[in-house]
Amino acid sequence: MRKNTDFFELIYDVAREIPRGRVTSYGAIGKYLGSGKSARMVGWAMNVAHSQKKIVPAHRVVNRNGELTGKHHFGHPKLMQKLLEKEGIKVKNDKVVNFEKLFWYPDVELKL
DNA sequence: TGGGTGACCATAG
DNA sequence: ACTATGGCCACCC
Repeated sequence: MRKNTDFFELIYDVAREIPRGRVTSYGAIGKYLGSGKSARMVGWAMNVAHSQKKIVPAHRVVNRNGELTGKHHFGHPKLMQKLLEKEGIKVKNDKVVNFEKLFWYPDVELKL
């Protein structure tokens, strides 16, 4: 059961469910949460999460094109790519390789 | 109350 | 590849 008090928690919860070596998109999470949440909120929540020092694998969340748009928010631009490669995800030119294969669909895998 | 912002998305040119 | 526009919606002045 999830609280509705903070929609951040919903986003964090979904993000934490992303399996190691898989990625998803802001839009997918937003769509999964549905009910009026948009992709911008997800990215914004990630920013807040980082500020709050919440344990959220934000490096597994990229935009719909598989680009590491949020890499500048990890303290160092190369950190995000490094974390991904550490999990076996290949990154080329700031984009996830085999993005479609590695894509993790919250609404399919989680399926509340 | 209203304007600005944003780790997005879609479409258009 | 690029900018521009509209939509999205919570947050912060």
